[in-house]
Amino acid sequence: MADSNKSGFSERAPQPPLYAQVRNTLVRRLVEGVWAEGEMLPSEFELAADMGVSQGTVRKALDSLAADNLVVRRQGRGTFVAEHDEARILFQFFKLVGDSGEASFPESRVVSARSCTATAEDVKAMSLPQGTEVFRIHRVRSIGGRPVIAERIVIPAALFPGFADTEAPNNLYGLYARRYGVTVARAHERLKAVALPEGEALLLEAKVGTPALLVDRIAYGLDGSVIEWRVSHCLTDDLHYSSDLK
Amino acid sequence: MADSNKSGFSERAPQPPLYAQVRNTLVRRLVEGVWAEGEMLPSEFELAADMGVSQGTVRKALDSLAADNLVVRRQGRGTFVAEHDEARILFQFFKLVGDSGEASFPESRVVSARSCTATAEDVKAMSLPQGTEVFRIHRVRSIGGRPVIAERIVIPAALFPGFADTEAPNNLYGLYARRYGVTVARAHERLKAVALPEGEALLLEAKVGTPALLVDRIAYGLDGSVIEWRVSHCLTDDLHYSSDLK
DNA sequence: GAGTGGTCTAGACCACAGA
DNA sequence: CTGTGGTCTAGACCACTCT
Repeated sequence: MADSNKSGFSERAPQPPLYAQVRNTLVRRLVEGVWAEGEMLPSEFELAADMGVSQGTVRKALDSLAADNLVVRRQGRGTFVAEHDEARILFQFFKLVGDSGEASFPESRVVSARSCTATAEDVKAMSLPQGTEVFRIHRVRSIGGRPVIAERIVIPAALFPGFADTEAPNNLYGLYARRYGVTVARAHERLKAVALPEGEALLLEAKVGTPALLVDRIAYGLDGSVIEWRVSHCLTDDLHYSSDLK
Repeated sequence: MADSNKSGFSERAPQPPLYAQVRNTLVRRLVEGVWAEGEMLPSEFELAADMGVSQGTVRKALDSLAADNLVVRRQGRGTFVAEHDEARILFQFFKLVGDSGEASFPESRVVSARSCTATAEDVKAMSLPQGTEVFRIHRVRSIGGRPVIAERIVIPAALFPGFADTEAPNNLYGLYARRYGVTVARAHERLKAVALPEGEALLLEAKVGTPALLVDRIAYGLDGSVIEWRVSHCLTDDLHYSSDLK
């Protein structure tokens, strides 16, 4: 964050504003795991002194991190690394809610989980190098005892060493974060209406061809790398996907 | 924006921060149409002097308005009232994009448009008083000549006097804003996969029962009032609904 | 009471747009 | 050249939390 654009004559690359550089520095430290999940960051003044900028500039950087849900600020307490608890995941990444209004985290049952080589499809969807090792998980999620979501999940094995030996929990993103230091920061979903294919029909105890909501999600890490590919088929009789536009 | 919490003894209602009050004042002026769409607002210093606060406080309010797409800030030019042109609507409120990636605004054909009394369904969905007059528009939207979206739109007649005589354009929200001073600020959508009903099947030249994406949207104005209810059935063979989570 | 983030102010300088 | 928003700083005071 020291000096910068002095030079002698014309220079290109006007460089990003200070607060953006501070933000990037902080993101880098978050990625490196300098602070654990839920841990308090140094105060604004400490960070400012540390990086040789004013407290106001650090504040702007922290505000932007808070806006992206990477940290949580609590007045009178401090600034904390965001936690991937169920409540947060539910709010941030789980957009299927009951028609009556209330959201409920569905229970999960793993159908299969195995390690294998990425298919051509995986490579394309996740922008992986050919021949990458991946884990592939199939599971069924139920709400109120009724199976309504069939998920097919693919994750790069390199990011999750020994994942096969793990008992997959309900909240996968929490596991990614706590056990592997891999933080899902954002995701992109593509939705379609499709006829339920045979495999999913079996899992969901529904008829082949039933209209189902297909949710195709790519999840990205703090540094923008692809962490997970997840394709879900959902029966939306008593559910809907909730989306806010503004 | 003057004095406030002096009192003599204990008072409740800690009142919102100054910048929020400034924001509200500005929103109110926007609703009242003090500045036309696309018009430049007074400079930060003028507004600050006007309201008796510092320029930094006005800035924070304007930044928040810009974050909500209510104004557009252009360095060296000024701050302008957001325009509801096709590009903005496309980006902000139209989430259906071609599978190949490119978004394209579909052409529209109005099937019917008539004035009538709100049904029980309308009343419930839009929180209207019983017996409210509404306009009901049905239209079909096509991409590349192929009909893919059947829309059923309901708007309160009170907000749109003489709407029936109007030729409904492709970009309805632009018309709402320009002709009636009604600005759609945000919307909430509920998505489901359903079997295509008979009426929509006819309009979309598809078989009854084909899986279709049902999009149920409520659009809200600057002041939070309900402006429109729109239910769309979409054929998602070559389209998908794009959603960003973070 | 001490330490934290939240608000508000004031002023300096920069980058950009337009006359 | 002037006026605009964008960045950065510095300091004051408030509200909240915990000890």
